[in-house]
Amino acid sequence: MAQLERTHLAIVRAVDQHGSLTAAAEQLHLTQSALSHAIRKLEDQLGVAIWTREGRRLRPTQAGAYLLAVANRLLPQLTQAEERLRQFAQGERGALRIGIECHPCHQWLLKVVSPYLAAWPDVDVDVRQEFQFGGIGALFAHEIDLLVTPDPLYAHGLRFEPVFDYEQVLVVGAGHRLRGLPYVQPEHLTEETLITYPVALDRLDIYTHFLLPAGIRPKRHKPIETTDILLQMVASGRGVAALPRWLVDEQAGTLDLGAVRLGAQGIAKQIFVGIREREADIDYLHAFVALARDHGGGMGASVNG
Amino acid sequence: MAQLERTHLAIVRAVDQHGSLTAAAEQLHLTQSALSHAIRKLEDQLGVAIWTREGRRLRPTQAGAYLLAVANRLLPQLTQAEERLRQFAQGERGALRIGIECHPCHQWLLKVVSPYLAAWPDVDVDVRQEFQFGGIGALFAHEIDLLVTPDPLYAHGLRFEPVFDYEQVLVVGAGHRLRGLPYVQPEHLTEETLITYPVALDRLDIYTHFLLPAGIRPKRHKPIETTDILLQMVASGRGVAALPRWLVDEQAGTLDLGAVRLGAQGIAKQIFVGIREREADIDYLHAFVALARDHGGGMGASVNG
DNA sequence: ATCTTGCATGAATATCATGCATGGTTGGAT
DNA sequence: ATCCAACCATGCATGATATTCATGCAAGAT
Repeated sequence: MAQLERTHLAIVRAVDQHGSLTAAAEQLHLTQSALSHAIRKLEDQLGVAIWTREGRRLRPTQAGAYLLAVANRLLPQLTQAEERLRQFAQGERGALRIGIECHPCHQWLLKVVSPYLAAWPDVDVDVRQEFQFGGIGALFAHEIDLLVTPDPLYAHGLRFEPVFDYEQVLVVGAGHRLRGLPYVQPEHLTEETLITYPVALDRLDIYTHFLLPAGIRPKRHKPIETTDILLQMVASGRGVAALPRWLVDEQAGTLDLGAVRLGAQGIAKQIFVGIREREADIDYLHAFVALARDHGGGMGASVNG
Repeated sequence: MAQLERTHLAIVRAVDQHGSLTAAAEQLHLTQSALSHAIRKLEDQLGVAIWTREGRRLRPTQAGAYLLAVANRLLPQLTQAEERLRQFAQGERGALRIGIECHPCHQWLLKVVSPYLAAWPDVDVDVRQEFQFGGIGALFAHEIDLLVTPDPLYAHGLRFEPVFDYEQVLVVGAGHRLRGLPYVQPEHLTEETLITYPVALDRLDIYTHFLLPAGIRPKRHKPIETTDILLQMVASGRGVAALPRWLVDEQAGTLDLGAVRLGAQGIAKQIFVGIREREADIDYLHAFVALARDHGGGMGASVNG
């Protein structure tokens, strides 16, 4: 039962580099005798000579030359593997699979990921949106490592943290009749076309928190996939939409849009990031949460502020 | 001082394959405890968890998944390396670098190499013809492993063996005036065109053993590279040449050639193969010499026979 | 010749991996 | 609910084995 061990590869390479067992031994912090014994044993087990002893010189046999080639090929891979593992250890390296469950989350995420990528170049960031058993399920099933969601669920083993407060407002175009009002009532929308992302109604805050409680429906409801187009349509007066206020503010220079509070109290929203509790102290995960919190603080707007 | 050893790779892979430490231990002919200790130590040294212990299940961490990938990549290479080394050991595998120093050697070699390749598929055969310090030097310098030569040199550490006897004869074309003579004298060639390989005169037997001792030179001397063309020219009466008799015999069906003995005694030649003495019992080398000997015996022609 | 350098080897030793015994936890079966 | 079986972790003992030490031998170098 021959076993080609890492030591053997190291010895062969060191001897090749330094020309002698003695010199090689020094590099490996061993004695010449140790190397001699080690190779001797390997030779016995494999039944093949690694070197021919010519006087006091070691000449590699064909087998030895082959073994050297193997060593030069494999040893770097082993050391690199160790290096990477150590990076995993310190949380310098890893794969951060982020799951998002809402469209505003996506918009916000874009702003956070960019500085994160710069700060953690060895972390592979991956963003996913579709989950068979929902975001929480994906977190439990290790499909993702971090969940961005407006609906935290304080389950055992998970840890959620709010990272971003914002107000969901009604967005209207230039010269819209509702623009400039202190706030709108549900009734104001009975004659409007409401543009939303194409998701179930119960996942749209304007329905769950505003329209449905009042038993009101807009005149028309139009789903649009992308935020850009959605904003364009609102700006051109084709309809109104419910979006985070900061998203509207960002477009101030580009599009002529107005933001109107939804109801007297407004709709206050929070985005949370959730992670598995046991992974809370992984550096690159922790760093993301911290970065997210900082970023959120700067943009967040209190409804009552 | 972390050391990623072969065992660790084996353990990680076995656990992945069998799902549990216990099952993996069985495959590796070790106890569950041994694996647990081994991985534990690696984890401590690297500072990274390979698996997370969830209940009685081991779930690979990202580091563990990476390590598994490394194991799946490297372990086969290690076992294959062992396999190859064992082949070297039994002499099943190797590189046989053959050196040749003479044109007849080359012709003869072609006949031997072909069956050899079939018998030793794992041996790389390489034929070389140019040597800075001559064939013997190349053998000493390990440039080649086997030398085919008509001029053996019984130096210390080398072993030569005759493998092929032949007679060097004068080859003449159809209807040539010398054809049918029992033998030719040097004087017969004073009016002939002598065709030879393009090498120094002192490496041509017809000069060293026949013409020069008699102080005779042919009318013309024409060098030709390849045996095929050379024979064509002789057959068409453009000149005469000195070649092994068996080479002429081989062409009997194709070309109309005649062979005439050079001098009353003829020129007897021998081809030898030489190897380094210490490598005499390497299977694939030994086999070549044996095969060469058998092949030579069948074709050899005694000058006096 | 003599000295130096380098490898091999046998015996002594130190190290380290392995096994044993055991306890804790979990998930499933009764 | 309870028990059982499966599985992993761990402290300790021990045996295997890698390493060293001391030495001899051979071959270049001076």
